Amino acid sequence: MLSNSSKYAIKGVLYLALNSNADHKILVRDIYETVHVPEAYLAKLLQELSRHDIISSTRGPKGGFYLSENDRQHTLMEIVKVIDGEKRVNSCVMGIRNCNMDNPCVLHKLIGSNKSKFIKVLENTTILDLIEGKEDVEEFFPF
Amino acid sequence: MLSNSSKYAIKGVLYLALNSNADHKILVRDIYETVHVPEAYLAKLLQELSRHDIISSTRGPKGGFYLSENDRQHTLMEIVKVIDGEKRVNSCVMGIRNCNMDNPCVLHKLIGSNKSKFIKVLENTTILDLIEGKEDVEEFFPF
DNA sequence: AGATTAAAAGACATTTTTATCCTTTTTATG
DNA sequence: CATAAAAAGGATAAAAATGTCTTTTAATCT
Ligand code: FES
Ligand code: FES
Repeated sequence: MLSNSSKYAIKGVLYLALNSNADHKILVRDIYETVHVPEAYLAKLLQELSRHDIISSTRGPKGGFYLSENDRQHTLMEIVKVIDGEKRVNSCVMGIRNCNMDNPCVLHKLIGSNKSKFIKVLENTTILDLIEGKEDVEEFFPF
Repeated sequence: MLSNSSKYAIKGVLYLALNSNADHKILVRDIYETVHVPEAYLAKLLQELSRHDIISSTRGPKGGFYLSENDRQHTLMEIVKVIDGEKRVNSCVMGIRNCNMDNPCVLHKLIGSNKSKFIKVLENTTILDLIEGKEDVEEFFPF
């Protein structure tokens, strides 16, 4: 349903949400161990997100990645779509085509409804939603 | 969550459930088009399931794949486990490790419960459950 | 028994996903 | 303006998933 890359990306963004802001940018070098993602690979993912304006970054000395206040309003789905593309999340449990509510497959009644909920969560949950009131950073990054 | 291979396998088994029995075995050649799965690839998957006694097969003339009465009692999860292995279905949305209910990640509250339901459906639904009362074969195999 | 048929098994090919490395560009700052 | 720090980009590699093809084994029929 979600690729490893998407999970990695979400973890990276979550770390930024917890630890960065426009005045305190962060290097990939300082993230990757905590979130358990290979350094260069995480860099690639964050760059991709930055290019799509999901997160922010600046180059040069004192540069790094960070989340602006605005960035925190992005949903998990936006991250997933950038990394995995639209198709992956929407694909029907039975076919390879998109899940079609009008012409549901046999499994849709059993499983599709859960899947729809899953998708709705991704669509409705913002970065901010996830971190608010949370201080214990460790719980965010299980291995 | 489910690999294409697992989806393919489920579709193949479903076709067998609808069209075969111990006295009427079926060739992969006669399944793959309806089910929209490459012939050789489907053969491989069914062989794997047969080896694990999820479905039945006999070689030689008049041979083919089929479902015994007993085979129909197998659950979707058993199919998925043979094809994808245990890890894939259980993996945590955040980590790569298994979803751990005792030490849930931040997303578990939001998503994990849906996932658990999804898994329960796979575990509790047998082949027989899926086909009983269903005559319209086409609805089983969306593209 | 021998020929034929059909699945099992395994070798091979392609594609996608995941991961690393190295160079180039940008930019803050001394 | 030179330098150093950092993201961005490109090229490549390794691994896993997906898909195809050929050979082997075994059942059945004549
Ligand atoms: S149509 Fe198959 S899961 Fe929705
Ligand atoms: S612990 Fe992460 S989804 Fe359950």
